[in-house]
Amino acid sequence: MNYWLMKSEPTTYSIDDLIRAPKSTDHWEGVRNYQARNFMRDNMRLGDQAFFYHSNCEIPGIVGIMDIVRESYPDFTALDPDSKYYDPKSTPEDPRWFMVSVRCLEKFKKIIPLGLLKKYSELNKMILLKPGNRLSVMPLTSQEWQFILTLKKELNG
DNA sequence: GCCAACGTTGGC
DNA sequence: GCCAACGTTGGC
Repeated sequence: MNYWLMKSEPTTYSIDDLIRAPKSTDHWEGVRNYQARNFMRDNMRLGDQAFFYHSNCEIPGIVGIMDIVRESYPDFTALDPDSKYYDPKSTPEDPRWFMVSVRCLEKFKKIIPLGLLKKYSELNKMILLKPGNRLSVMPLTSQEWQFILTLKKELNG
């Protein structure tokens, strides 16, 4: 199994939005970065787990856990001229952008703030913590994943 | 293919 | 709101 971290701005789409969706399941739309796309398209597999990360907000951090319930398929918002994610260079015959479907497995009682993640040398190789990093979909090692789960237990009891 | 200008991300 | 770090665009 692979482990991931996926960012979303809560004002755009929060973990509560995902929980409100039918079966707490939704498509992950709007990724418009090639590296992030390639991770989703080429490496994300059914059953992989991912942290839901809230970015660009008052307290950025990890807010819950998802799993991948559908592997990559074309991001239809890229084909919709009315979507803010519209990309005229993407066509049905040759889709440029891809999405996966995710399901919320757990929402943490307390967020794991970015500022806390930064305090542990065990995590200092995480892409998330690299200076200047802006990647919105990134892999985690199983060690990083497990370490963050123990942090979560300490925080949430 | 180079690179300056511009747009975006996202922490603070 | 500021700004650093990137990614993309487009002229040449």
